[in-house]
Amino acid sequence: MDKIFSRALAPKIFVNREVLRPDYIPEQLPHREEQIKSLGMIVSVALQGERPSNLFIYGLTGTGKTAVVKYVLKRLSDKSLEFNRPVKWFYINTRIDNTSYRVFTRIGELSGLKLPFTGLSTAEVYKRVRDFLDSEKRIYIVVLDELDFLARNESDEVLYKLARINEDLTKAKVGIIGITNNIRFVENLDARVRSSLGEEEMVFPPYNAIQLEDILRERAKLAFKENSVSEEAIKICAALAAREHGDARRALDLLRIAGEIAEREQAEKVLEEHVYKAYDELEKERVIQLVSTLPFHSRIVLLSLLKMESEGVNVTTGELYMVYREISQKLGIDPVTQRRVSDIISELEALGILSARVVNRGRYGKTRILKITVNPSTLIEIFIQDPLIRDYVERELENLLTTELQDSYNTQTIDL
DNA sequence: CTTCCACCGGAAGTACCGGTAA
DNA sequence: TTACCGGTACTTCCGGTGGAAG
Repeated sequence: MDKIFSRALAPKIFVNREVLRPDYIPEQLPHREEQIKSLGMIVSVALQGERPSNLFIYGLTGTGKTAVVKYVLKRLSDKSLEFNRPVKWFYINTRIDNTSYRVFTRIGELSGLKLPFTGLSTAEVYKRVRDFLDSEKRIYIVVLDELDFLARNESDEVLYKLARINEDLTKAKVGIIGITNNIRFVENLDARVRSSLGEEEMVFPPYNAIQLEDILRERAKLAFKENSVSEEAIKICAALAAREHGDARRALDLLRIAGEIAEREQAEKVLEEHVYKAYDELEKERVIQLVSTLPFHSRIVLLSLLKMESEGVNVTTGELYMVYREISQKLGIDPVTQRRVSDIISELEALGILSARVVNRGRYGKTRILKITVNPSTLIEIFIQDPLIRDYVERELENLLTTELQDSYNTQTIDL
């Protein structure tokens, strides 16, 4: 124990792992200069006592939307204090505060208003918050992050009320910034809301591998001891994350986990191998998450494919369906139709669990050739947990339960 | 050039479930 | 408490298709 604890007290690699966490806002945001500038221009009018234009921000996960907004608004409010032109901003994540009631209570809470957490109607909460905000001449900026997590009618209600709140205010003014991952989100928004909130728009493009490298290097300086991350490790983190739509959050996760693995192994340095291990770990988590929420028949389809692959053949839809029926019968379940299985295959493909390549074999028809693209041993682990499937797996797939497959599926090295 | 395989994938409809408004 | 709504999982029916074989 003593050894373990003293090791924890004297970490060999990390200085501060917090800077690799997704909610950390760094002092530098590489490759977002442009967005910072235009957001800065939009909100700067607040310093003159004007309401900034309402704004919608789009961009995939890990493109720095939240970071840029927090970064700019933090500096704005600092500046406003300096010049005694009070600007206050509220950050609200609608994944957590996912009803209009909670959004308004949160605004109240953040502005220092005491509210009973229950017993009031939404309208009453709105009224109290509004009056409280209006008690002073001030500019407020409300940031609503992950808007797509609000239910459709909820988002209409919140945004509509917020958009019109200025009509009821005499002293204060409120500007709104809405952030969403989903470009289509705005399409199915109430038309009135859309027009009043979409005064300005910004799009955050994904990062490419080189930009990700810069971001990682910047953070690695703060997170790790000097010279304890190899250049290759960073490059691979960036390349792996760039491969999936340039998600900086993912790149940072990879680097953090790789660091933790390196630390656990008591290595001197974070190396390529640690990144690959981290990748496998994250990938495994993802697969478990995905497969465990899959509908029952989808799992059986996957199980069928697994069985066939273990027998080593090119699997087509038709053959898969045969095996699927066979397994269903053994398990005593009603099979679904081939049409449905065809859709299930497409769904699994979209989730990245398998690949389906359409081939034309002329006289012998047109079909899809199926391949599992995740580690089969992870799948088996999951299937073993399922009481209905478990027996079957133990009986029919015992050859897969051995370790022979385990290592043959490691991440293929990527070409830098 | 035609045929024809083994599917693909669109359209429309049913059954069921969980959540919400009345 | 109940009627209603929207989403998901699934059917049934069927027209469409690229290219090897004839």
